[in-house]
Amino acid sequence: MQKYSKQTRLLLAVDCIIFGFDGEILKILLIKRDFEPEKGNWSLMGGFVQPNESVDQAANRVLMQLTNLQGVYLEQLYTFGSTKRDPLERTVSVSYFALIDINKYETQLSKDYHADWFPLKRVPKLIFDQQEMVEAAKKRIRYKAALHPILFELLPEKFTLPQLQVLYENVFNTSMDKRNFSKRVLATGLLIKLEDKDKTGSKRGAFYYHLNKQSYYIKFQSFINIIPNPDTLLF
Amino acid sequence: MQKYSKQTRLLLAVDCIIFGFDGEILKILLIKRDFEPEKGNWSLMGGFVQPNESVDQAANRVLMQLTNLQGVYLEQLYTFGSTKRDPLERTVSVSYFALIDINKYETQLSKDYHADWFPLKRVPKLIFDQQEMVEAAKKRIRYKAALHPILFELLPEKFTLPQLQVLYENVFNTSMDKRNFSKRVLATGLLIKLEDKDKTGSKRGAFYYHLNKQSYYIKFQSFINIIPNPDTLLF
DNA sequence: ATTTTTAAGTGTTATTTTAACAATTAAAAA
DNA sequence: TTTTTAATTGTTAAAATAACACTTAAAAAT
Repeated sequence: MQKYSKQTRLLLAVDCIIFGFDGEILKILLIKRDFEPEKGNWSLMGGFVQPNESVDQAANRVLMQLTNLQGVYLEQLYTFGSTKRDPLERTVSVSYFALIDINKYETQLSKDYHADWFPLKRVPKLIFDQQEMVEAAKKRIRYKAALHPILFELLPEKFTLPQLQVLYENVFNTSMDKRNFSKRVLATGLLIKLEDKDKTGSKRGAFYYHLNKQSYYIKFQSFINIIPNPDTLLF
Repeated sequence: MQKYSKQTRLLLAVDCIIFGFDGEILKILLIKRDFEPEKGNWSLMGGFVQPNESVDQAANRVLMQLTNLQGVYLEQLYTFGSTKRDPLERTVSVSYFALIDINKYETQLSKDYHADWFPLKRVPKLIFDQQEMVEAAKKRIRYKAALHPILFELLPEKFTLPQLQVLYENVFNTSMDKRNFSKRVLATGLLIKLEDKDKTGSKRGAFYYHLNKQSYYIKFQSFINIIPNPDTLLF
């Protein structure tokens, strides 16, 4: 089925930067590459785009292979297309980033893929130009999270305000005033307070909240101001 | 040079959404496609990625072919990868958007490529999924312009505040108070007032300004608030 | 039983930012 | 000299933001 007969065809890959939050710090999921070149080295989860699937489907497939999770937040990040990025053969890669609830991730899968979670500040050396991909993903997640409520995708169904604040502080590498933070967050109208508490973090316990899915979908595209001074923090 | 021997290779293309501003409205530059399929129909300027060039280089090449302009603002937009987007053969396309000073565009080139400028509100039917690309570009340019001073790329070296305001009003499809607009714009510190005036628009004439390149590069990544209520306007 | 400890939860205020609003002026044309 | 037209400029009320500290719930320690 080659109709544009004089054109050269290339390999096309997808790579996923998979973020998770363990309650303390933001991490990404890496695997040990199981084929040459760079076999045995740390790598993003990726794969080649197949003839019968869209690029988005390829990203979803690859994400699914490693996490076995449905309905994960997955967004196209950037297409990396320099000629020498894969030394073996010219390959263009479309990168995606995913935000998953780390609690839903089954540890068994890590064994199958020799995968592991790495704190963003201690990412090992990665193959090819994947370091650049991770940097782009970090930048994008900040950018997006400054404007849209995507970070909830990293939390379990039920979460507390202190947990949410730690997440924001982590992503923006800053510390925030808890009074102002709670006002901003609650002012979005995205949260519903539950009656039970999380007692693991303190004696008093912190009330659980969950997302108001309705408001979430409606307001997702609106700019949400949870971050103070976003311009000073973003770059 | 096929080393990942079992993988399928695909055609990879780039497509450029080229924006220009004529002082009144925002336009995009389209060409009449000169090969099959869809020969003779309106299309974005595009081309296949060649083996010896990066994807970015391909986009630049294609942009250069049509505009003969150097140093144009060009940014990767999104990669379109559905399986059936090109009916003749599976082709993934990386879209880019460019912002050019329409005055620098030589009309002669339009003849060579049977190209023409179309107001954004009167874009003709486009081939394949290019309508989607244009929509994505419109969305992105708004998003980006709400936060970063990219719209200056559409203006000539010297421009007046009323011209700039018309451009912003056009991009955001709104009208703004000129007192507040000028305050916001001048508060960015990006503009330098010149001594001469543009007399074409009014009897009194409006002072020319030009970009302070230093501040521009420094502040480019900062959030710039020129748009009032960006959240209500963006989507 | 009482006290201590620890993190959760909550309000006020000064400052800054934003948005709404109209009169004056420069310069050509009449 | 007057008229016309668009450019230029400032004030103020309202809203948003950022800075700041005490009270409370509940377990742990005494």
